[in-house]
Amino acid sequence: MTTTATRSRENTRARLLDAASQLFAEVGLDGASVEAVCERAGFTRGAFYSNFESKDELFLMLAGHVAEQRVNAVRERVDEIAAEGGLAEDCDPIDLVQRIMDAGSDDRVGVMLMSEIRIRALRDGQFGAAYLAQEREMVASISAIISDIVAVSPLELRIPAESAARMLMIIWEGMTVRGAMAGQDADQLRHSGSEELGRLVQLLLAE
Amino acid sequence: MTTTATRSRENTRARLLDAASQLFAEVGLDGASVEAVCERAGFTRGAFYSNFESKDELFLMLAGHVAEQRVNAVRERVDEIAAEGGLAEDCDPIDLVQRIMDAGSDDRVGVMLMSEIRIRALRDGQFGAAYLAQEREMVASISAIISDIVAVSPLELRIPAESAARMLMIIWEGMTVRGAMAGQDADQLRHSGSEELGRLVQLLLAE
DNA sequence: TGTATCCGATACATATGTGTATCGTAGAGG
DNA sequence: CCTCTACGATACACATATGTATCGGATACA
Repeated sequence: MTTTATRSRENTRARLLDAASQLFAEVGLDGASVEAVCERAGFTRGAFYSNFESKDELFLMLAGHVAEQRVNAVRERVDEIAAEGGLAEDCDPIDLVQRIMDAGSDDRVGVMLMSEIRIRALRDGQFGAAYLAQEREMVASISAIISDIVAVSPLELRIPAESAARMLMIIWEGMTVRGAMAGQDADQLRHSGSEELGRLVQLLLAE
Repeated sequence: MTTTATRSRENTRARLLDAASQLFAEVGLDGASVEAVCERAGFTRGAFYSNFESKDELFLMLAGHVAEQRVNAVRERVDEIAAEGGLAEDCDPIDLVQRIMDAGSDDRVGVMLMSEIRIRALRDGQFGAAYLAQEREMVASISAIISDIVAVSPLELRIPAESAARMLMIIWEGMTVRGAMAGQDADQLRHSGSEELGRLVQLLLAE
């Protein structure tokens, strides 16, 4: 298998995965036929079955990629903030939290895709366990940076850091989902998510 | 149309709706065939199409019932608490909040059905608007009782009541969804939901 | 008891989706 | 320049779902 052939193959897979992520977000896993995925990617089903075993296999790969990407994005953002000395005593915790949550790149399609992934995690025990494991990693990262922030700050956490991280994540998720329902675009989603998030941060910290 | 005929017809509809709610929760709207719904209800598709126009129509009815029931349950619980004088100065706000949130009867199937309804609301603008409208009613009810509690209490709300109500609802939802993913039963769901909820209530109130 | 009516069962037509088997062709390698 | 391989297209077999049209029987009522 030559380099260009490989590259072409990888390109095909990437295009199929991308088309699938859009369609799964829009109409769900069941609602998106293999045919429709291929059509959007500019292929026929021959390409699909020569690259994936089934729609389920593709979905699992996609979910894995998305989860990995989200966890990494949060971790990177956390490291980035730590590196650039964002943890100064005078930093704005609300701003920091928003920057971290925003790492997930939650545009409209992203919110819908995550919702589809979550409902699948709800229906399939094994997949659900994997989802929760990934999420625990994310919570751990967020929790760690919260602890760091609080350590150098005159402020104090009023509940355990892990609990705070979970709350922030869930509130962010809930607000972006509702924003997407109301037809908001990416910027509006960020805004409505941030607003409630700011209030929560305010609650979490005590003098 | 005689009384018994009507009763029988209503019974059939109820059984179909009940079977549908289970199946929609377990495998989603798309994953549940009309045939499967009828089989679980003990009918054939003849009964279905003689009672409903299509699967979508049934789903809309079901979602309407569920939404109405939830809003009413919360309202009733709120009234009940108010009537039995639960709003004494020495009441435990954490306990009150838990009793209200618990009104939604969130067992495993209920959590999954609500998730299915939400994802549908996410994909269909009109349905989404209806969902958000119902939710606003619920938030208003919760918000009202929160205000009442705070009014007679020495404690004070640290953020607007409506915002607090929204947060409580979203955290409850997020925790029960994750509990259901982990395979928890109804009692465990209540427990894990309550735990984080208690912490949030604690945050919301200031001396 | 006869009859009309309504509801649920059955049968049918049609559509859509999946997966496999086969084919054609572009490009790598000798 | 020829051949061989691999990838994507095409064609086919099969399964499953929807919706409609028709049928049969139970029940209310005269």
